[in-house]
Amino acid sequence: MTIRTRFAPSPTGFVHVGAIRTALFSWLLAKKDKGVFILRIEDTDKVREVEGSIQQIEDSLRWLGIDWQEGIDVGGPSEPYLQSHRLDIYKEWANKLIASGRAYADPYTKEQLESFRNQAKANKSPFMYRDYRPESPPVWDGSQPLRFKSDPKPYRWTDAVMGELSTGYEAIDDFVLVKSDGYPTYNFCHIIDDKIMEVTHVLRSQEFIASTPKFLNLYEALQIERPILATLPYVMSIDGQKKLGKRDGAKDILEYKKEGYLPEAMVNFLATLGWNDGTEQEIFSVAELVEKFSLQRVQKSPARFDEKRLLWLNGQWIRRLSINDLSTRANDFWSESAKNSSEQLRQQILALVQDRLKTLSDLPTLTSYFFDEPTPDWQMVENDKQLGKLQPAEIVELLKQSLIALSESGFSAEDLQQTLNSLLDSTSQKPAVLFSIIRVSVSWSPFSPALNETLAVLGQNTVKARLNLAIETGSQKV
RNA sequence: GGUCUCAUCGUCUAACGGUUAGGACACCAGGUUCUCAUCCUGGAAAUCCGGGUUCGAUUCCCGGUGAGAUCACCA
Repeated sequence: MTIRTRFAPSPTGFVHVGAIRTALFSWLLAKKDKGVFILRIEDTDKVREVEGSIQQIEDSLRWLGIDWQEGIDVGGPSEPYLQSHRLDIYKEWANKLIASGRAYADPYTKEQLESFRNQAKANKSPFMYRDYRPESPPVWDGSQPLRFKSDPKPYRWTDAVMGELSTGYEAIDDFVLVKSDGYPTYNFCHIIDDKIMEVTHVLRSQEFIASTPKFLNLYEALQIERPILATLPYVMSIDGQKKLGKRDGAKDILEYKKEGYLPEAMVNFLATLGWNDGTEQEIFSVAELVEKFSLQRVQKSPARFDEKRLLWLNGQWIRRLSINDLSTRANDFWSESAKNSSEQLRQQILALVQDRLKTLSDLPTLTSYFFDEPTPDWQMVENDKQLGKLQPAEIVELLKQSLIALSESGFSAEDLQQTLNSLLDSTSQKPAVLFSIIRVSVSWSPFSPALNETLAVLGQNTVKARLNLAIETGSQKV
């Protein structure tokens, strides 16, 4: 039997990076086995539902290349994949539990429940609903919550990641199966759906360990064989010691797309957050991950979301792109004037700045002077360690000589390097001085790619015009 | 408070019970005709504490400590 996994988010807002990692691991596990990855939407909490979430979930997964073979949108043998459309199924299973005496209507009001809780609190003992289990509950008419009649006992089970886990009977209580609004709870319906959808491996984050005994108890009552359980360690917040959650800085995964991160980098990063293949390899393609992933090598301890590492990986992946590919991906990030320029020019520039990009959104600031005329700022010259020592007159003289030499240059990158080298000879200047002054004069930017290549892409006319402007404004300083 | 989980450089991590405890990010220094970046070289940096078991413990066991999670008509 092949592996079948699922990602089952609730549509309560954007998908954050921690949740996506769970999806990614589930997907990798299924892909490795040429199995099936299911996307199911758990929309049983109508109060918290946020409109547009489902679209956002799909967009997030698609951006990373995580595809689903069954689920919303694509359908499949266990349709529908939206839990709110499966209420009849849950009701059927609920009735089975009632018939077998394992579920009963909760007769208490919320106020009564609250007072039970306070009582327990006053006694400094944990609140257990089962301590207040009604002796002769009313017939369930759907208006009361339906509760599970639990059979508390200690459990010991094997988790594919954490190994042997155990809990005492305190972990099991009479939890709600169906809410008074008619919707089932997660605790109940995920078990039914996983069974019907023949899910073989359930991967979820560590916070579910505490409720696993409840599930085990329910599996028994329903006579459902449980799938393999795998608990993933938390993704911790960037700065703190908390599990990463929306409240403390977990970002929408699509935020990273907007910020110019590559999906390859994000997948690489998330996959190696709590997993490694045991070698010293750091960069993994999706294909390699699919091939190498295994639950046995998933870490038990939580991992912090280190954005610096993500940034480094992004740079690594940007450098691995062909210029054509990079160009396609960069489309949304160019400045307006860059967008109006030719594709050819943009590609030439990309070739120069590829090594300098950490994210695609660095593009506009890194390349502005190629597309827009920069404003001379002599403060830059004065603040420069080398140039600051020179008199304005000397600088203007150097610029004039440079203008003459460059006017006669062939303007290929190679020609320009020769021109610049002979200019070093004729002016008896160090590169630190001569190259700096030319670079600043044509870019008015704190940094740029290699001078000869920058000049070549700018073109002879632009270079001459900018040098002239620099000479003009520089002369006023003399 | 009850229950549960985890513990190697600042961070992510590697190490059949035998290693000078390895790699990567970040940081620092040097190199690559100017800057920024890439790339290369080098540097500093860790086994939470205490007991066992063992010839030998980062590794196995126990106890602390620390951190985190969970105790909903949320998922």
